Amino acid sequence: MPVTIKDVARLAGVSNATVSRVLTDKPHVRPEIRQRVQEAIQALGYRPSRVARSLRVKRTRLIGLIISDIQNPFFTALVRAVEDVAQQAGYAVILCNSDEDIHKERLYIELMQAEQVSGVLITPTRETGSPARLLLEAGVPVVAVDRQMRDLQVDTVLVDNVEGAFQAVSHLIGAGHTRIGAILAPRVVTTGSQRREGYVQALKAHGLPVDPALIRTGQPRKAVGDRLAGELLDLPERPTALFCGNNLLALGALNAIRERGWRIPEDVALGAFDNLDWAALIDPPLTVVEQPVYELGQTAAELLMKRIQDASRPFQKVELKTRLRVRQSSQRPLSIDREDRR
Amino acid sequence: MPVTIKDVARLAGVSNATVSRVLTDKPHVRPEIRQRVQEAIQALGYRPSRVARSLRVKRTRLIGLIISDIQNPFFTALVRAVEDVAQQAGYAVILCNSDEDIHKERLYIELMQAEQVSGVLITPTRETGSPARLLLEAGVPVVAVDRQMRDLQVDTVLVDNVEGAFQAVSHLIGAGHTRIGAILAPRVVTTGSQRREGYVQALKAHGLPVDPALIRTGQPRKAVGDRLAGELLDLPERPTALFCGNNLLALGALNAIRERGWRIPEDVALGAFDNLDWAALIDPPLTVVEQPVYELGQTAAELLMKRIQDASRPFQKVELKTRLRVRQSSQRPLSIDREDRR
DNA sequence: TTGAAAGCGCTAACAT
DNA sequence: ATGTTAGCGCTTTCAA
Repeated sequence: MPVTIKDVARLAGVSNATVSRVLTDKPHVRPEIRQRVQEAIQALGYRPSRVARSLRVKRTRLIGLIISDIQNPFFTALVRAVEDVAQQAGYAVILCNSDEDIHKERLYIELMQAEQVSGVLITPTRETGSPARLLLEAGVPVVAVDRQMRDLQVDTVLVDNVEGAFQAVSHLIGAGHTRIGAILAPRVVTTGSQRREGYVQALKAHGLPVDPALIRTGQPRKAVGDRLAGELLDLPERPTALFCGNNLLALGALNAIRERGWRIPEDVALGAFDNLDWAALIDPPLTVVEQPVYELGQTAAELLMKRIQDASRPFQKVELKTRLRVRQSSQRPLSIDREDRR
Repeated sequence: MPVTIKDVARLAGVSNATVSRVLTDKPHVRPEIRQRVQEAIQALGYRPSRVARSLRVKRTRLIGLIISDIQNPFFTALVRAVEDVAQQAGYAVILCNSDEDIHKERLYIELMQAEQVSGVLITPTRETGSPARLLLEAGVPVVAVDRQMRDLQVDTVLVDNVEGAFQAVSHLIGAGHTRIGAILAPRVVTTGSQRREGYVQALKAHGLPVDPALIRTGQPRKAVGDRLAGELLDLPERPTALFCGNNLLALGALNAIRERGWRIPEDVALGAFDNLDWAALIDPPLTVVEQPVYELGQTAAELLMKRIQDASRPFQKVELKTRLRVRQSSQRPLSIDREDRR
C-alpha cells in the first residue's frame, strides 16, 4: 500500500538503483534522469523508509537522549539545545526519562542499542557502573552531559560545580553566616559530590567547621527538598542559611520555610543552583548559581556529532563556568544583629 | 560484528525460526529448547535488531510526540505522562519540538512518516491545515492533545478552556475589576481562541463591555508576555487587572509589572492559566487556572495506544475540567477604594 | 551512466 | 514441534 522505491522506479522508467542514487545524492546520474526521478517522487508523494535504509546501512539518523528528570527545567533546557543541534544535523532524538533510576537507565540503554541509534547523550544517574558501558562495547558513541562517568571513556560536558558551589557558599559566609546547611543530590551523582566539595572547601577556606549534620542529600525533587530543609530547620542548633544543590531542592526548601512562617533572609537565608525565570520573581528574589545550560546541551550534542563522524578522535572533557547572581534571598540576616540582644 | 539471530541459532543448535519464536513468545516450542535458546541469548548478550523487525512487521515500537514548546513546563509535564504510558506499553517516544512553527511541524511529521512510527501525539500549532493530514492519509494514528484540529478526524484530549477562562475572569470581575486586559495565544491555536471566548463570555455575562484594545495576542513566550503586558499597562485608560493565557505569558507580565515598580494586586491584579510550582511562591502568590496536565497527557497517550490496536474504533474528544486556585494576586484591589479619594 | 542482484536481520507462511 | 525459505525496502557491489 505505501509507495516504495520500486513504484518510483517504475513510474520514472528506471531501476531502483538509479532512484537510490538520486535519493542519496550520488554522482553518475544524468541530470535529465535525475529530474525524471524527482518528478516521480513528487508525483507519488514518496518518502523513503528510514527503517529499510537503516537496516541496510547499519545506522540510523537517530540519537538517544537519556535525561534523569524531564520535569526539571534544567534538563528541559538541555533537551531544547540538543534538539536544535540534532535537527540541524538531520538527526531526530529519542528522548527517555530515567527518573534518576538506574534500572530505567539500563532499560533505555538497551532500547537505544536495539534501536541502533547513532549515538547517545546521557546525564548518568551514577558516577560509576553505568550501563552505558554496554553502548560503548557495542561501538555506539556516548557523551555524558551535566554529570560524569568516572569509569568510562567518553566525552564529557559539565559545569564547574565545585567552583559554583564554592562561590555561593563563600557569598553566604560573607553575609555573616557561620552555620550553613546544604541540601544536595546524592554523592553517587557528580553534581551531588562536586557541589558538596565546593561547599566544604568554602567552609574550610573561611576557617569554619564542617558539620555533617548540616549536610543532607536526597533525590533532586521538590518533595525531597521540602523534607530535607524541614529537617535542617528543625534542628536544635539550626542553620541560618541554606545552600540548595538545584532548583527543585530550592523549590522544596522555599516551601518548607514558608510552611514554618519564616522569612527570607531574616530568619533563614537561601542560595541555590539554577537560574530559572521564577528565581528573580519570587519573594524575595533568589540568589543563584547560574549555569550555561543551553551551551551545555549544545556543546554536548556537537561533540556527539563529531564523534559519530570520527570515532577515533581524542576524548575531551569540557568544563563550562557558572555565574553567581546575588539577589535578596542571601542578604545579611537580621539574626546576626539579634545576637546583640541575647 | 554485532551478534544476530543466526549466531544465537547456531549456538543453541536450532534454526533462526525457533529463536524468533522464543523472541516473540510464540507457542510451539519445547520448554527445553526454549531454555537452551534463552541461554544462548544470555551468553552472547544478544539484542534483536528493532530495525530489522520493524522492516519485517511494518511497524515500529516508536511513537512520535510533537509538542510546540519544550521549554514550557506545561508541555514538559505532558511529555512526562506520555513517556510513562508509552514505556508501560513497550514503546519509546521520539520527541520533537515544533517551536510553534508550522514548518517545523511539517518537517517532523514527515520524519515520523519516514521513521514509520506507530502513532503520533501532537499539540498542533494551528487549528486548521495541519500537516498531520499526511499522517492520517498514510494510515498513521494521530491524537491531538491540549489543542484541537478542526478539519481532521482524530481523537482529541483537551481542557475546558472556555470554562477555565470564564471562571478566572469572572473571579476578577467579582473582585471589582471592570477593565480587564487579556494576554493570549493567537486565535489560530485553540487554547488562544477558546480562552479568549471564555474571557469574552465572562465580561458579557456580567454586563461589561468588551474592549478589543484590551485583548493582546502573541506567541506564548515570556518575552512576548512582557511586551504585551507592557502595552496594556501603558494604555491611557489602563486595565486594573490582567488575565494571562498561560504560564509563560504570566511570567512575562510579572516582569513588566515589576519593571514598572507596580504592586500586585494593589496597582494591577493578575490571573493566569497553569499552576506551576512557583505560582504559589511568588510575591504575591498567583491566582491560577489549574490544568490536569498529567491526566491530559496520560489520557491522550492511552487513546493513541487504543487506536494503534484498533484503527476503526469511534473517534472521541475528551474534555477535562480545570480548577480555579484563588490566591492573593487577584484580591480586591485597593485602587477601587482609592476611587473614593479622587 | 545504468541495471541486475545480493543481502542487511528479522518474521511468518509453508513444509515436514 | 521445528526447519526452510521468501521477502520486507533499501543500498551497494559488480557487470554491462
